[in-house]
Amino acid sequence: MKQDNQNFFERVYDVARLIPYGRVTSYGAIAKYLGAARSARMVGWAMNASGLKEDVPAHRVVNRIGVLSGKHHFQGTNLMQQLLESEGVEVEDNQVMDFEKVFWDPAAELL
DNA sequence: CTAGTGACTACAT
DNA sequence: TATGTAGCCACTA
Repeated sequence: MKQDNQNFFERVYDVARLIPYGRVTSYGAIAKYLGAARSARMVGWAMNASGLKEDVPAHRVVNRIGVLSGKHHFQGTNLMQQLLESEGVEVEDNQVMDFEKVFWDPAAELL
């Protein structure tokens, strides 16, 4: 079915919306939860498209080491960091502090 | 159809 | 430990 792609994107958005307040997750974690652990790039691609969605907190999605790799894709220069700090997530030098503590794994928390 | 790129990750050197 | 290369899938030229 050609609409599978749409489904994949929708699933990514759904998981992103499920990220609790003050928590962050990684592209790979979402990809793994979706059954496409080796398609973390697709999650990033979906996030790029998520800019069209208001309900998708893409700022809560970072790479596996907690670096705001996608901060450049947000408006302004520190919007992503500002949003995270606004939720109580400490960010320094484009990197999430205490990443292990704020990390939220859908494959582990939701399962 | 081939080649290049990208909000990633894992393995290899 | 740090740097480089490969795999991954979708999109664009």
